[in-house]
Amino acid sequence: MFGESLTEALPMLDIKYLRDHLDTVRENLARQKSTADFSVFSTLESRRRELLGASEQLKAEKNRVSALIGKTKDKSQVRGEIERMKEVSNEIKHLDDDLKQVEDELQAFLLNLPNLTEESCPPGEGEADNVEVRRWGTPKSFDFTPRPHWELGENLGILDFERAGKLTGARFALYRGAGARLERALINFMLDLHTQEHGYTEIIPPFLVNRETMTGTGQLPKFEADLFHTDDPDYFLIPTAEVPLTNIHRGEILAADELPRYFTAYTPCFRKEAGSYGKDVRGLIRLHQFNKVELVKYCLPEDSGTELEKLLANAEEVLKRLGLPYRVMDLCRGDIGFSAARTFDIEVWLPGQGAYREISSCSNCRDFQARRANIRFRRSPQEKPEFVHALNGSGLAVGRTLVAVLENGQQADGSVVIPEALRPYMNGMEKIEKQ
RNA sequence: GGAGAGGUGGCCGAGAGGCCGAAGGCGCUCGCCUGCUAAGCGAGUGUACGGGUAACACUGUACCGAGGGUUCGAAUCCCUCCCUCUCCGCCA
Repeated sequence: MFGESLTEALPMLDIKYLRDHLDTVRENLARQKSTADFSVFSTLESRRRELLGASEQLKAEKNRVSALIGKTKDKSQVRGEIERMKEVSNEIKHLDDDLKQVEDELQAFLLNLPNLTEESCPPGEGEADNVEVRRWGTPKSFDFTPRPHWELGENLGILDFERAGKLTGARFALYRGAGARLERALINFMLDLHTQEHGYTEIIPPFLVNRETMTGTGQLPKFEADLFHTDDPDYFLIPTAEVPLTNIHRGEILAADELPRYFTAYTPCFRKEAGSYGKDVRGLIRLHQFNKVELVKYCLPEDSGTELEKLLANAEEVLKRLGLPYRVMDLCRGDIGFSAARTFDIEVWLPGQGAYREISSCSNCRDFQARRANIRFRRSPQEKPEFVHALNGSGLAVGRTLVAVLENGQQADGSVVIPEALRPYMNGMEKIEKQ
């Protein structure tokens, strides 16, 4: 229905902007981990313009002469023109073939460039350079050694990694009884909060999406290896609900009064976690399939900064209500993801690990995804369309929240006290005990 | 999965090789008119990329589901794919 082909998709960075501000872009990207070679870009771009100009000139000629031929009743008078146009058509074909090749290369280059990061981002190369902006809550002190959630969960009979491994393989989990109920309670609690108090519209999107959708948010073409894929048809399992939610209005032009739009969705998420061998091999922290409640916004360009703060606050509210201590990290340039211009992570306190661990990532992608997915708006009916700004954040990763509930609520006897906010969703249950 | 019918502008809907970026209607925008948020009248009304301008004007190219082909010339003909609808089968 909105069937734009992949090659027509707009580049992630404005090609004109790139042409005119090559040094700014190069400098910005150099501060991240990008190794893009901009000399190819300049070569390809000037070649493209050359070919395009030549082709369009010939097409103008062809259109003009063909119209003339059409008006001439006696075709014998235009024999020569017809013959000449055969050659012109041929030339056009060759030019267009070359042009197509150049454009494909240019497109591939552009689609593999990450977003520019905001000037206000902390400098740095990786996780160690992220800046803590605030803490909430005080980690509880235990008069016993707090256990990791996998121990608690297995002892309580609510988590079963062994059998999940039998059913599928490593990095899958099976929840049982109160464990399954707790996961479901968390999902409902989060969705109710965001829809009833934070103004989000709940969505249940497809969990399988096509290539265009994956390209729109930036997973493709660069990160195909991280995605689960189906061969027939050519679909991908979503690694986050951000993908379908942000693509909802792909190829559309919205009215300004439709903005901002807030979407939330619970979905399972599927990730190959390639290259993470040996990391977080136990428990629920890093799985091939996990549950997440996602928050996505479209807004006016001038509002995306404050919208990010609000979105972050919406995610933090979940932890506040559950009484789980956390801190907020301002990600440095080198640690920010491919599509984001600015990112704040929320890290929850996990007593079993004695560390803060990521439970949410909230990003402002500005017009990067809107450009790739061609999502625009019009300020008024007579004005030109502009790209929206798109934001996303976890609100929250459900499995990791369950980990935090277990580890923070654990008692000396191995039972777990359920946070009060969750009890209405647990049929009043106050404590999980061995089943 | 089998059989058939279709996909045209924001929407409805004509067009069946050249005069078609595309009739007509609806909607929308601007103006007029009418002493009551109705009706009427007139004009305008897609997107992208390029040239041009102080800015308009103007102008070139492309786009009638997508991709390829035939032709001097394709919304119109041919091929492939996608999607929608109807009937049958199957199923939650």
